[in-house]
Amino acid sequence: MQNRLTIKDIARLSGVGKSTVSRVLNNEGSVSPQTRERVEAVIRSHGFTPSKSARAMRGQSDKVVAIIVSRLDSPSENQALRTMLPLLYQHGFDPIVMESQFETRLVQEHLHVLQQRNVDGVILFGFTGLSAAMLAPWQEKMVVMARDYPGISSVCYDDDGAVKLLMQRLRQLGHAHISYLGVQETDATTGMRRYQAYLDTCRELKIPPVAALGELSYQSGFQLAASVVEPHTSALVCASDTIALGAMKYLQQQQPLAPIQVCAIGNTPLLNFLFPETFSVELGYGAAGQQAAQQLLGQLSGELGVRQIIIPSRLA
Amino acid sequence: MQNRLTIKDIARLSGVGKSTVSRVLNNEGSVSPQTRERVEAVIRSHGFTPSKSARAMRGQSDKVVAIIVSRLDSPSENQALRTMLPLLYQHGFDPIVMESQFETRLVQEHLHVLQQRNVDGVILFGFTGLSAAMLAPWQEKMVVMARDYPGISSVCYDDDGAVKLLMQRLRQLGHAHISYLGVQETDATTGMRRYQAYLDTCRELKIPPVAALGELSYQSGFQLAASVVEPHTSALVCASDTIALGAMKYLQQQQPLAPIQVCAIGNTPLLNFLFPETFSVELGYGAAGQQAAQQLLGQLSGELGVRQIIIPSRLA
DNA sequence: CTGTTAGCGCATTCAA
DNA sequence: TTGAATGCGCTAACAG
Repeated sequence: MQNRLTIKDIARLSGVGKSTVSRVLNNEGSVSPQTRERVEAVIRSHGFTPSKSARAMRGQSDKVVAIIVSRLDSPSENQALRTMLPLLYQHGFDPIVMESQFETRLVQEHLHVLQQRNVDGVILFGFTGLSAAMLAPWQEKMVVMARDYPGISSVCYDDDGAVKLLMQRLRQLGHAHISYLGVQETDATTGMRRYQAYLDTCRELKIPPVAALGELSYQSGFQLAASVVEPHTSALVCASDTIALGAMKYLQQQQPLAPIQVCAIGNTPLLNFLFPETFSVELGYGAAGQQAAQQLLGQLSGELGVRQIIIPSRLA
Repeated sequence: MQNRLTIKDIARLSGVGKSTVSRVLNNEGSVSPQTRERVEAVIRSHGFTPSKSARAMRGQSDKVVAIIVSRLDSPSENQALRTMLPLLYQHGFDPIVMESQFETRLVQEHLHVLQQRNVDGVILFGFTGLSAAMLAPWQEKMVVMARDYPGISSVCYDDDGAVKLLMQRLRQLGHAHISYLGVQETDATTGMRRYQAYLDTCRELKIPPVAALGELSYQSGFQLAASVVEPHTSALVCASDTIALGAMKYLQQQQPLAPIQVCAIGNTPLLNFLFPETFSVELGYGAAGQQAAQQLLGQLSGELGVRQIIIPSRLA
């Protein structure tokens, strides 16, 4: 901490020049095996690590990436985040986490600060309302999750596929009247896309659509459940497990119990625990986090180009 | 990003020397009001921000603090984390988040890396099994959450108070047979302390103790509930809301429904939503996060000494 | 293959 | 109150 060694010390201790030490540190080719070995020994024995800030200053890069989540306590973003962190560390980047709280203004503020800070890259968890314009300056140094913008890399979930997976499974189980509990179309993915996928699949499978759109909360699921349960409704697709939780509460307190098969997108273990008779599809948050981190790392090292990635959904 | 201005540029642009700009940046006294004003104007108009890494290198401090949570998806730690982050940013520190996954080995590895990295401070979410020895080197630069160690600052929850609050409330409501569903005593706080507080309060209130200890999961709550519900049991205290969720599931599926008042420590909104008839005490995660961040900042700036802080519990 | 030299952007002497 | 000079730890360009 206080008496940290520098490459100068290592150089002296191993009887070589500073630059040779630097070369060893950066795995550059032009060092004879013997000297390399000798220097590495000294480095190891003293537990030397080069000063990050000095390297950063020299290299025009702070080796810092920011991750802007909407809310830290969102289980999905949380899970994606957990997989990114280790990957970023492994590559020598310090990941710093910020919250946008679904507010465009906060994203803007954060991006502004980050630009000043000269961070190398940003992983942004997108939400409805972000404008392409404010992201444009980041082009090659940004990966957006759950939304796509022209010219910027993204990692998206397969909302359509998820809904279809659920519907097909229900169909297999013999259900012919499948209702839908979703989110308002002002939300582009969880709202619009999933709803559209529901409508499309209904058409395909010749199922009369019965749906209600509200918010992404148990309360909303609870309140709207009544409006989509019709006499012959036998199954219910929920846009999220949160909504499903609310719907289940409603169904459970109905007397007599309506024998309705509920399923949802998302994989909160809790839903499965409280109501084992439900099932769900997993959007692949972990995989998404990994993809996002790898994509950003690739772009920052100049190996990868801008790309739109879609994570396949699968039955949990 | 690429053509970043430096204090040199600002100096030239405002017709002063580099060191004057530096003084203005650091709010040092010896600068005439006029020059200060002039320099500040230039800085603002160009949106200049000093390079963090250069400052870090010069100042022997990277301005980085690490936060080692056990699991990012723990709602309690999550909430504490959310309040710390902004505070740390405000003071110019980059917070980097790591997970220990309740593994001593991982904590050790992280601390090792962090020491090499020369981070300024660490906030560590403690758990049973950490040895005082491995934390000792950090002394003044660490704050531990939920556990205390001699010579190291800590922010702890009031486990005793929480249990007492619940028991007293139950007593007020007229309950005389109050059971307890907890966690094994191998866990020092959630396990042992809360259980002890239960026993102590039972003695105080002349209540015959009936308890079972398991794990911190809904499954455990569900399985153990049966063993603490006796014929005249009228209330149940749960060591966590997770356990309570499991217990409620058990109680709910009992026929006839046992009219048992359940309460818990923790404030998952979900418990309250699904089972409004329960109540709980809030350990103050947000407040804890704030205290921890402030304490660490204080210590790092040399203003505060090592201190043990306890966050008061309160009925939610 | 290796050592020497020259900065990166800033804070901190030391003179003026 | 100010500016010029020095060096933090490192990498890159240049010599040898």
